[in-house]
Amino acid sequence: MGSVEEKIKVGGLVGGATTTLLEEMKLLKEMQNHSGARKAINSELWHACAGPLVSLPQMGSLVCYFPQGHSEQVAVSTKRSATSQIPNYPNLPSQLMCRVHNVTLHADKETDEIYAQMSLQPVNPEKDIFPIPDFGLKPSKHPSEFFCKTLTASDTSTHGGFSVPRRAAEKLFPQLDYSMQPPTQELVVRDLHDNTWTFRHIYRGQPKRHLLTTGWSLFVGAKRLRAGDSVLFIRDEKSQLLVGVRRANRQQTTLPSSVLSADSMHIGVLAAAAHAAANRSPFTIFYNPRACPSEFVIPLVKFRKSVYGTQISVGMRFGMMFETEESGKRRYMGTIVGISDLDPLRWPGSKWRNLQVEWDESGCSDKQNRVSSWEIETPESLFIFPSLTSSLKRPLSSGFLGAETEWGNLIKRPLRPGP
Amino acid sequence: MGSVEEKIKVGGLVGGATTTLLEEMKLLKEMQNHSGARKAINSELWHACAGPLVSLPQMGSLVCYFPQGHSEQVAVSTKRSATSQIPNYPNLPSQLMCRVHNVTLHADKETDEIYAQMSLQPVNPEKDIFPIPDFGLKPSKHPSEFFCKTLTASDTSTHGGFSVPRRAAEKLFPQLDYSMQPPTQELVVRDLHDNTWTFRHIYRGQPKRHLLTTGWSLFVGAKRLRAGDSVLFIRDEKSQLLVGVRRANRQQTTLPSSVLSADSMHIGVLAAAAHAAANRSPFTIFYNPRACPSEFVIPLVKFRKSVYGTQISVGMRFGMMFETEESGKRRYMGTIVGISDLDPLRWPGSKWRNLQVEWDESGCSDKQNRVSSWEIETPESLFIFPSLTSSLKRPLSSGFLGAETEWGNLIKRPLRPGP
DNA sequence: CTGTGGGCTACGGGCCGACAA
DNA sequence: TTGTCGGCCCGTAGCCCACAG
Repeated sequence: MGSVEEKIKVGGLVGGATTTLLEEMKLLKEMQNHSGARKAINSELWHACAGPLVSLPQMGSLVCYFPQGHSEQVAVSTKRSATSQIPNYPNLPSQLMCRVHNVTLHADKETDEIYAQMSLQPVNPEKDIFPIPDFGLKPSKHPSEFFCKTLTASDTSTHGGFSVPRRAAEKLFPQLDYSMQPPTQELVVRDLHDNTWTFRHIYRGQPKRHLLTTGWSLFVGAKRLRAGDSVLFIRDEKSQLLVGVRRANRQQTTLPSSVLSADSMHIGVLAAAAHAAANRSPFTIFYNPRACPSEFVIPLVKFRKSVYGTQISVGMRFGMMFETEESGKRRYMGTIVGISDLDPLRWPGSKWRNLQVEWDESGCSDKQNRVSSWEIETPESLFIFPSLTSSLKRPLSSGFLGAETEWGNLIKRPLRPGP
Repeated sequence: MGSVEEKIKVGGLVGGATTTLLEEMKLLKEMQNHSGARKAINSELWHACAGPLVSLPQMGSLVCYFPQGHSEQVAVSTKRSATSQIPNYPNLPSQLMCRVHNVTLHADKETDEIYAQMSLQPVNPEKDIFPIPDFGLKPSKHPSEFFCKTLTASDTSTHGGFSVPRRAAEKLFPQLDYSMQPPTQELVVRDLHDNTWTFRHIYRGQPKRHLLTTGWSLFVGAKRLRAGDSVLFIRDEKSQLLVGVRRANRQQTTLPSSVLSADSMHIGVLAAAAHAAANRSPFTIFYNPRACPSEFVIPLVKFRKSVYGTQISVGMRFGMMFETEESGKRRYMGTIVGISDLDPLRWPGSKWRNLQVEWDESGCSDKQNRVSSWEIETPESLFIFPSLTSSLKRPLSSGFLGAETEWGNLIKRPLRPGP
C-alpha cells in the first residue's frame, strides 16, 4: 500500500503536475462521500457479476485511456452515437497515457448494475514512462467458488421456487444434514449492497433435487428478475455466501437519462478528457463492464505489448476471448482482413478498432467486425506472452492444451478455409 | 406554423449560421425518433404534472439561456455541485440569447418523471433582436378541470382502495347513476404514456363517499406509489379523463447516473453551450421542472422587462409565487437585502441569482435566499405589467384583489417589520 | 438431472361498513 | 368529509410431487 502511494506522489512530481498529496487525499475523501459508496462493495462479488473477462487496472499503474471507447460506452447507454453537432477536440489525442489514481467499485441501487469509477491523471509520455512497473496486468481476483445460472420460466414464476443445479448446491452451500426428512437448512446470503436475503434450502422431490423455496420470490420481486436473467452465488475469501444478478442483454440497463442530452454527454466526455490532458489534472470516469462494447482503459503494459510486440498484418489469424452463457470463457477465431482508421476524420491514426476482422463461425453477427490489437491473441503473442492467453479455471490442462492444438491447426490452416 | 418556420430560417440567416432548413428538418426528424417520443405526450397532462408555475417557451421565440441554472439542475440530479475540476469557459457568457427551435415533452418510462427537451440556437444579440415578437410569454395551457391529491397511507396500502375527495369526483368523473344500489361505474383513464387504466368507481359506505376500488392497486403497484406521493386527474380539451402522478420530493427521482461522472456532466453542459455559442449552432438541453431549482431558459421578453423595466434596489419589497401542496399557487413576500454575484470568479456580473433576499415568514428555510430578478414581482412590475403577476384560476377576482390589497399594505409597511 | 404442470392449502389482497377526527 | 380499522371472503402465491425431456 505504501508503495502505491509513493508511486502516485512520484508520478505527480515527475509529471510536473501541480497536484499535491494533500489534494489527492481531499479528492479521495470526496469520492468516498459519493452517494452509494458508504460500504465498500465486495470485490469478488463485483468481479463475479462483471464476468471472467473483466479486469480493472491497479491503483497507481499506468494506462492508456481511449476517448473513442468512452464515447462508445456513452453511445450504448444513451442509444445515440455521436452526431455532427459534437465539436472536434484537435488537442485531444486518440490515446491518453494516464496514471490511475483511484478505482472504486459501485452497483446501481435500483438495478444492481455494476460499474467502476476511476480517477485518471494524464502524464507526460516523454518524461514519465521509463520505469513502467509491471503491475497493471495482474488480473483482478475472480472468485473460484461460484456458479451462475440463467433463470428459467419456472424459477421466476410465482408458482414455485428456484431449482438449484446439483453441483452448485454441493459445491457452494453448507452441507445438508441428510438424516433429516427432508433435509433442510436456512441460507443467509448478502448482495452487492450488503442487504441480507434468507432462503429456505431444501432437498426433496422425486427424483431428489435442491430447491430454494421460502424467501426466493421476495428476491425475484425485489430485483425484478425475469426468465433469461442470471443469478450467481459465490463464496468469498472469508467463505461467506454472496448472491449477485446479471440482467439479460435485452433489458437495457440504463434508460436514456433525462438529465443530460446524449450530445452533451458525448461532449462532456471529450471536453473533460481534453481539459485534463491540457492541464495534466485528474478526471473521473465511469466504466460499465457489461454495457460497454470494449474496455477503454487499457494497462499500458498490455497496450505496449500488443502494439510494439507483435507485427500485425492483413491475413493474419487471431483468437479472441468471449464470455459464454454460463459465465465461462471461450475463444473465437478469425482473420484480419484490413487495417484502417475507424473514424478517419475525427481520430486519424487511432489504434482504437483499427483492425477489420472476419470471424470463422457463422452466428458471430453479434460480434464487432472491428477490434483493437490489445484485444486479440496472435500466434506470436501466444508464444511470447503465454500468460496473456488463458487462465481457464476448471479444465485447466485440457482447456489449455485444447487451445494449443487449436492454434497448431490454425497456423497451418489456409488463409480462407473453404466450407 | 408557416410563420414559425420562417422565423427559424430568418433567424438562421441573420445569425450568419450555416444551418439550413434542410438540416433543421433532419434534426427534427432525428429528435422525433428519440426513444420514448413515439406518441406525442398530452400537453395538458404534462403541464398538470409540471405544476401551475411551469411554462415553456414557444417554438420560434427568443430566450435567455443561463448556463449557471442548467448547471444547478445537473447538481440537483447528481447531488454533486460543480467542483474546481471543472474548467472555466471564458468565452461562454453568463446569459446566452437563443432562438428556440424545438420543444418536445417527455416522461420517463420508469418513473413518469416529466421533462422537456429543447433545441436552442444562439443568435447574435446585436444584429438579431430588433423585432422581438411577443410570443414567448404566452403561458402554456394548464388544464382548468383537474384535481390533485396527496396519497394517504390508506390509499396506498394493500388493505383498500383510493378515497376520492368529494368535490373532485363530482367535478371530474362522469355523473353516477344514483338510482343504482350502490352507484357504480367503470372509469377508463390514460396516463402520460397513453397506457389505459380502468378503475371501479363506487359511491358507498356510511357516511357515503366516492372510492376507486378494483384496478387501483394495480396502478399503485405499477407506478410504485407511496404515501406522500400525489396523484392527479384532469379532463383535457376533448374532455378525456387522464391521470398523472407526482412523486414526493424526498424520493430523489433520478439517481446519480452510472453513465457519466457528475464532473463530466457539468463539463458537458458548459462545453456544449460554449461550442454552440462560438458556432451559433443549435444545442439540445433537457429541463426537469420538478427537479430543477429555477427555470434557466427565460423568455427574452420576460428577462428584458425584469432587467430594464424595473429599478431593483436593496430594501425593496417583493413577492414571489410558489406552488402549494394541492398544486395551487401562493405568493410569499420578502425583502431584497443585497445585490451581488453568486459566483464572482466564474460568472462575474451574471444576473443569475444576483439578488439576496430575506423571506417574511419563518418556515421559508426551504426557499432559496438568492433569486433572479425575473422570478419576482415588485410594486413597479405589478403596476407596469399586471399580466405578469397572477392568473389564479378559481378565486380569480377575490384572489387578484387580495393580492392587490396585500401589495397595498406592504408598500406602506416599514422596511423590516418587527415581530 | 432439472424444467413444467397439476393438486392442495393458507396467507393476504381487497371489498365492506363502523367509527372518529 | 375522509382516514383508519376490524371483519370477512376468495384469489393466488407458494409448497408438494408426478412426469418427461
